[in-house]
Amino acid sequence: MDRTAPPLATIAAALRREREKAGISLTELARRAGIAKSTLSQLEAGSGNPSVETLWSLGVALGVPFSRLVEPPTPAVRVIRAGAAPGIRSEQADFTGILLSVGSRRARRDIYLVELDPGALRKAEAHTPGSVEHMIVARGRVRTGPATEPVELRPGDYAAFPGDVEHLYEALEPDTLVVLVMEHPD
Amino acid sequence: MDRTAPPLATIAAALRREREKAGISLTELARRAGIAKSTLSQLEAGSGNPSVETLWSLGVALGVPFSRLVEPPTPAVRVIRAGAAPGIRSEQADFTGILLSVGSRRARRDIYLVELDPGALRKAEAHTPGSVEHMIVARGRVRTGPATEPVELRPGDYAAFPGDVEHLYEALEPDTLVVLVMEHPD
DNA sequence: AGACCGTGTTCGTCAAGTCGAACGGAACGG
DNA sequence: CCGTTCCGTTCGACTTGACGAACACGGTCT
Repeated sequence: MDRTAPPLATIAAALRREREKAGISLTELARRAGIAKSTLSQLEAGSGNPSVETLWSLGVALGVPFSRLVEPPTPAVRVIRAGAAPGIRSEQADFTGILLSVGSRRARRDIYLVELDPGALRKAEAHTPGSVEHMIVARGRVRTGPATEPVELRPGDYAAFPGDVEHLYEALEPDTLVVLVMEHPD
Repeated sequence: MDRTAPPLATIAAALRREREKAGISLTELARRAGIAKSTLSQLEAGSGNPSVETLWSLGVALGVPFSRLVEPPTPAVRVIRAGAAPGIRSEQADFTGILLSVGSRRARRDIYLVELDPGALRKAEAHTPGSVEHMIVARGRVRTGPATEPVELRPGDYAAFPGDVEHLYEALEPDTLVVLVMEHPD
């Protein structure tokens, strides 16, 4: 977050942006938020400095978290862009680990913890088009991937594969544990 | 973030909390923020509804992100133990696993695989405001979480905690392997 | 034309937030 | 004991944000 920037202009921009994104008029938003439309007009014009109560009710009416209205649309501070390829080591913030996959703002990533046992071959139908699955093996061994070309993974191994085609999970050892991140497009 | 709660009392509490945490007096904070100490006194007393400018300058003077003053204190660490499967099992697409965390279209989630060894206590500075870290232990044992209240995790355990405060990773066993999902806000 | 909707703007008025000063307490030292 | 220096609170005066009405503009239907 910006430490110095006066949020006056930011708020004005954010309000207009979020409102148009929601596709409602200034009048309508003012009505929903329970504030005078004149007030809202001045705020969007930048001649503001609203009270917290006022801004809060606007946030509620817009259905956006409060902070989205006061913080600038995060400037990309992340420096790891270039090497988005798997297996790149990140030096960011004295943290060293293997960057397996860089997420996108457009996607939704849900985190699952899955226990598998041998014999239970799981065939999954195609999910939403554009969805991607990421699997990291914690314990045991699994055979997974698209039905056409499965791969075998051991602890610590990582695999990403399209989720919009038929794919499978199969444990090769008892008590196999995997972390599965499901990525859905917007 | 709370969708309904009027942040009046929250702000009062947050101000006092952060100020005492910084170890400065009300008078001193008012001076640094460039506001009248009477104003600050009233705010901490709960009889407030400050303008954004006022609250912002307080945030700057305190050296805390703005959102920390309006949002209820981050619910510390959320831990899901290996055995104790919590509520949500996903039925989606004939896939049954434990849904640890649901992603948002607003956030970006990067996936890391991290190997740790004992002795290497890693202290991470605060990242982008609003960032959240998700950790699942694959092998070994780790102590992690906010620096103020770390938790100990065993294989299969899951923990989510704010990444915008100082936090730590410490392996308690050799050859510890964890999956780390870093979530950045928009 | 006219009479409606809707949009977002600019006014004057009133309430409320902010300010500075004065206040009561507590701790310290001459 | 009294002066000093902090602490945080309460008071009145001033500034300012929020309100509602009136305003100008742009469609659309009669």
